[in-house]
Amino acid sequence: MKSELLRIEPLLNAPSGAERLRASGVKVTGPRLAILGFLERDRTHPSAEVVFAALRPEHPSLSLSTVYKTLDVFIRAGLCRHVTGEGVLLRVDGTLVGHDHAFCRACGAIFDVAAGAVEHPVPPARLPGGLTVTGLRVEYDVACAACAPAAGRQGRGERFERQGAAAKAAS
Amino acid sequence: MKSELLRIEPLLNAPSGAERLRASGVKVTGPRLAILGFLERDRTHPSAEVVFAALRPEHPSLSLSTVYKTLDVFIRAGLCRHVTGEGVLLRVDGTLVGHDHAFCRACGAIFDVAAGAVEHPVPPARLPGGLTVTGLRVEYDVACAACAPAAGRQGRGERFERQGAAAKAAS
DNA sequence: CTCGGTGCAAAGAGTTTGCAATCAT
DNA sequence: ATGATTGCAAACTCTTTGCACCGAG
Repeated sequence: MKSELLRIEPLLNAPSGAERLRASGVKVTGPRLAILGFLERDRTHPSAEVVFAALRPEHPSLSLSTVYKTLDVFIRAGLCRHVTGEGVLLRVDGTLVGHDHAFCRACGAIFDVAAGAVEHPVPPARLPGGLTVTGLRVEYDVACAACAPAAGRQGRGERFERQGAAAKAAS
Repeated sequence: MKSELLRIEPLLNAPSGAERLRASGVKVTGPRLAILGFLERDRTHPSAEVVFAALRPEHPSLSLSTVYKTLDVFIRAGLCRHVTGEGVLLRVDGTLVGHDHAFCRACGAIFDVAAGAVEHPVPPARLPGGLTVTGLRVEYDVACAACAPAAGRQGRGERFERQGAAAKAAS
């Protein structure tokens, strides 16, 4: 049995990365521990590229394709969630507790919004057209602190900016 | 003045494509009329590629890059809206009246949901973190009629499928 | 020992851009 | 006439895939 292993778990109030992986039926490896650890720290809904860049210094052998593959594994295993950002197909959310997302229209950043900010409507179980409802999401369009000043002269019809706009924040 | 032009407008209860374009301050051209017309007919939130493929037979000279550029112009002009789909960055919604969207997790299809299906919460004007709220969206995760049967044995952790899954519906 | 995971390189899809010819106003 | 728009081709970015090697269980 695994009693020896199990005995040490109660010592930690939060499960270790390895434990979380095992509990999700995912094989424990170096890259996976590194990526999971990063997702536990990073609350900015990073893209695969961002995860890769952040981990590269500590894990020089890590490859971008491993990041993609691993994030896919994590999403399937329920260890993180897929969030579609602006200009990028794969962004992940390491926070599994209920919360909403706010999207800055100008720079594409994604922010967490505490679940209690507004009361979620209760969706009907089915919608017209044969749709079975499995979830309901509330999303906010926002101007973030960095973009709000510049967004003053925005006309109608917001545009979806890609990397370029995000770079603006960095400059 | 444009009085001659204006005089014919009351004859049509719905504005023509050319009128809509002019009213939005957009120059009237063949490709633009074709694309706008298609968006008025198509309620499936097509991608640029889909618009292009649909219009190609009637407009052999149309190019995909013109579709991209034109959709961008339309979005900026407020003639249609940008909806982020699965596996595709640019999908547009030609329906401007208020409605919500339902996303089929399995095949990536996007459906319109009448605005009255649930009551929208009223968002606060600002959210913690210096976010100025400009809008609130309600989105549904659903299993569509075609995917619901197959989705029965879905475990936890939904995966984001790309083109492949959509092809399944066609087969 | 065995199977799954990793890393590399190359392919693929979707989107954007530069430029010359064309068209709307 | 003038500036915007189009279409083509090439460039780019993000993402996926094939395959040989390596490592966890």
